[in-house]
Amino acid sequence: MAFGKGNHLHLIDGSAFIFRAYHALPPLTRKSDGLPVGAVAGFCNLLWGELTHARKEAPTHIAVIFDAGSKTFRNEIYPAYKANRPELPEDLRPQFAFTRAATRAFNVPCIEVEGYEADDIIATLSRRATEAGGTVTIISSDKDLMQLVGDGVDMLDPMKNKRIGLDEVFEKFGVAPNRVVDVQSLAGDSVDNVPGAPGIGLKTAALLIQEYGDLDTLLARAGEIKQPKRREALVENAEQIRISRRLVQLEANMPLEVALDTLELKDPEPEVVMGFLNEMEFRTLTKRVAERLKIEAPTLEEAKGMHVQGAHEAAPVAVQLPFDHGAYECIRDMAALERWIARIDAVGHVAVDTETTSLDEMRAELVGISLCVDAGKAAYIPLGHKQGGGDLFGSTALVESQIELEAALAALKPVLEDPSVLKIGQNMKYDWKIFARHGVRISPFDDTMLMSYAMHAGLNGHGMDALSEQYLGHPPIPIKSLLGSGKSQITFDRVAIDDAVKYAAEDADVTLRLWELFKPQLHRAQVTTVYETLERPLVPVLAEMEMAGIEVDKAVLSRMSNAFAQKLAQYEDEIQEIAGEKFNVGSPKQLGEVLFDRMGVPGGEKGKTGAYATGADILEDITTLEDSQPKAARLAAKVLDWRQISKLKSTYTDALQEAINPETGRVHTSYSIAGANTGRLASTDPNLQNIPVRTEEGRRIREAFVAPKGKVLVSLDYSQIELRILAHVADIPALQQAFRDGIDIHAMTASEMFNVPLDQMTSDIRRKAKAINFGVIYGISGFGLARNLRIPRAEAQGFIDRYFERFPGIKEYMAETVKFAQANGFVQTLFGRKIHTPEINAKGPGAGFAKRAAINAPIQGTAADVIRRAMIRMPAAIADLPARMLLQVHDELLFEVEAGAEPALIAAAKATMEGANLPAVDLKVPLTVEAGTGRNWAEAH
DNA sequence: GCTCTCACG
DNA sequence: GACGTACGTGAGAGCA
Repeated sequence: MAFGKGNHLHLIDGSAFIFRAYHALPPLTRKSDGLPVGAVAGFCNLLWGELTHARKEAPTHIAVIFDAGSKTFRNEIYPAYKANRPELPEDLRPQFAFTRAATRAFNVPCIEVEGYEADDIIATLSRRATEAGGTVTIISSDKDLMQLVGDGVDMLDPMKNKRIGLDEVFEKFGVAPNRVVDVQSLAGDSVDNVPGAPGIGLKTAALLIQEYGDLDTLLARAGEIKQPKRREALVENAEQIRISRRLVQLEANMPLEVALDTLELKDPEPEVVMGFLNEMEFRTLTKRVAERLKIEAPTLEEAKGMHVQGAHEAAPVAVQLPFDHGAYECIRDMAALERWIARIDAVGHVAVDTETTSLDEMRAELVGISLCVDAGKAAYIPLGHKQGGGDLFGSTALVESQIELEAALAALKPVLEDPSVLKIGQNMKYDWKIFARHGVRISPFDDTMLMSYAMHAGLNGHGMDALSEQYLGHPPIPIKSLLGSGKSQITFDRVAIDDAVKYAAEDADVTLRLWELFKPQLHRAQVTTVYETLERPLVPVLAEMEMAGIEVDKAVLSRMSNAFAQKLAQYEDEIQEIAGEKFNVGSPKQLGEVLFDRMGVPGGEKGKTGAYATGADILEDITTLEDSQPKAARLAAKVLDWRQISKLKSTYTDALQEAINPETGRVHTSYSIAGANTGRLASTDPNLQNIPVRTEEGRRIREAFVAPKGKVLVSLDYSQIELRILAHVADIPALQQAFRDGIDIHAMTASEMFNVPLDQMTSDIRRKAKAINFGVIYGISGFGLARNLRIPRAEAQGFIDRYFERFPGIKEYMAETVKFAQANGFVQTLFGRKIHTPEINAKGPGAGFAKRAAINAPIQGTAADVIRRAMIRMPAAIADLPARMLLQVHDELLFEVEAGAEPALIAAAKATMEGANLPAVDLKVPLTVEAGTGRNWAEAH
């Protein structure tokens, strides 16, 4: 059938896929011979994703388009075109041929034409397809293709899974797609070496085209332009601009002997695609494709016809079985449970997962346990399922034929605590706590979430659904499908047991399969030590801290809430009085309209949603307008006060009261180990790492965090740990010496930079130096420092230049770190933790973010590693003391200790913290810890 | 569910 | 000279 109406053609920009794959992945090589295959692997994954992605408009036709070589007809027009492209990485070039082979192996047509760019082919095919009455989606984010959008053609950014239509093109270029070429011709392109008009950027080009309609008109009337610079740029470079147009205009009429109907979407031939994937030795993808095609994956050995070396290799390589929910067992009696326990003992490992009534482990009730020993064979033990249905009062009757909870736990306890049986979990801290509340302490264990985190921090999330989808190609049953959502949501104990079996057993099955996949990868990624010393041992430590919780005095919070409520009401009256109208003070949108539209404050800036920005810094600027805008200045000041109190009330004094556990009378946070990419912990439900401290009023909230009677709180915090680490990694002798001498580091920096002797230091100079010291840790920029210090940008840049002059090692460190990230796709802490930086080689503003993050990550991450090591050693260090560790706030540990024992605790904990880097890493600066004690957190800190 | 704002290190 | 800018988090409120 001929291509025509109703047909939808996907054109994949193959070259972009290759580069994206190359930069996003670590440099993988084929195991048998070391051939670099990282980009091929990534390419195959992306292509497979495109072929299987469940999108609304599935294509009927598809092709992957490549560049044939570097020379095209454009080089004859302009020899310098694309001449400043960096050399291809050595390990990428040999992979090109394989990406073509991969495309064909997936049974997708693969098109390239000598002398033309992939973009021209895409333009030509798009034109033919739309002329034939069909529609086209171009899978690419390349701005050079945006000129093709419209009239049945759109684009899809595969990275962000975002459609690029008329609106997005307009957003990018400021003109409609049919004028994009005009804008590009004027603005030029430094990446492709398109000259354009000197001094004209995208913004100006868009303005000019908007005003004159199109490029020819603009060039003809260039003499009328008012701004002399622009006028000259256009008049004097008219020819260069016309050449630029020929470079950026895609050739939609090139000779191309491809009939559209030959691009029809076809299933891959199983033998062909399996043969290719096996040859490449892509195990995971082989399994995923096999599962999808409903065939058995051949083993690596069979496919390669390799010599079988021994009995172990002769066994099939973990053939990915399809997920079969019907095959899961429901364990209803002790005899069945005993059979499972015997099997676990024999194998030596088991994946375990618990089902409960709540995500809050301290309130959750155990409903069931799932187990998996072999992939595909999993079981669920229902223990606490209750009768569902129409009982208005919530029936508490247990469903029949469930093993009694205590009996099941008693039977499982020996296995779960058996040192020779490895328990495998996904986010084991959760299950660990559930079991601990029933007197079972799981040990030893592995955690697939933490394995993923150790290997891939910065690349993807580490939740089970994401991991299963990504690595097993299998989306697990969504919990929502069992529990519903919103008001009608039920708890797991009301789920029908038949449904629960499928869901719960699948979780254990997925976890086991992930573990089988990750275990060997951990070693290859060289993060086994990180996983075994920084991630896994933290689980029981954090679990104990979370279960301990911290006592919070509800009465104190309640009193504060009431006082705040009164203040807020008063502020609201005053604010509306000044404004002369009633409005919602808590609505930034309404506030912006009041200030900038009705009161006429100049300089309001609207964000992308069209609302005025009204952040604290902007309101503070308005408060200084006492002369020109006295009313607005008063209003802004009041709103700032209102905001502060409102924040304290809603986020802290109100929410914390709710967070007090009625059974323990304490607040139990939850730490996510794999939340922050740098290795930091994150505290949630509630977040106890952002309790106010910077303002006097806020700090009083800490008075509600108290020690029980007869005990006191002790806070120990690392002094300037990130700056010390910077001094070490960037190797700055002057800073190292200052830390060894124990002098004020910010004052010392100021003295060096501004040539002021230490004894004549002013607080203002010191403040500036402090801002610069922190700025360096964050990947400083003149703009950022200027904004932070509220000084002119040139002055800020001057400070930075002087800083780099005095401490040249810092600049070198920053450059080297960025270079390392660009070459490797990740950066590392002193303890070997890897933080991936997939955006580091992107073009556009994303790269700027990625660079600063890359500079910061080793510093922040090393500090995080240090305190993790201290925490892991802490239970042993204070085992003999009547004390326990309660909270961690990045560089601070908070303890509860019996009154009188605080000197002993401080001595032990301080020594543990100050020596936490040893023996793994010897620092050229000392780590020092400061201690405080008190009845509440405000006093102790 | 997204955006804005703001609390912490 | 264009671009957009400090790093890392979590939570509550408004709004569509």
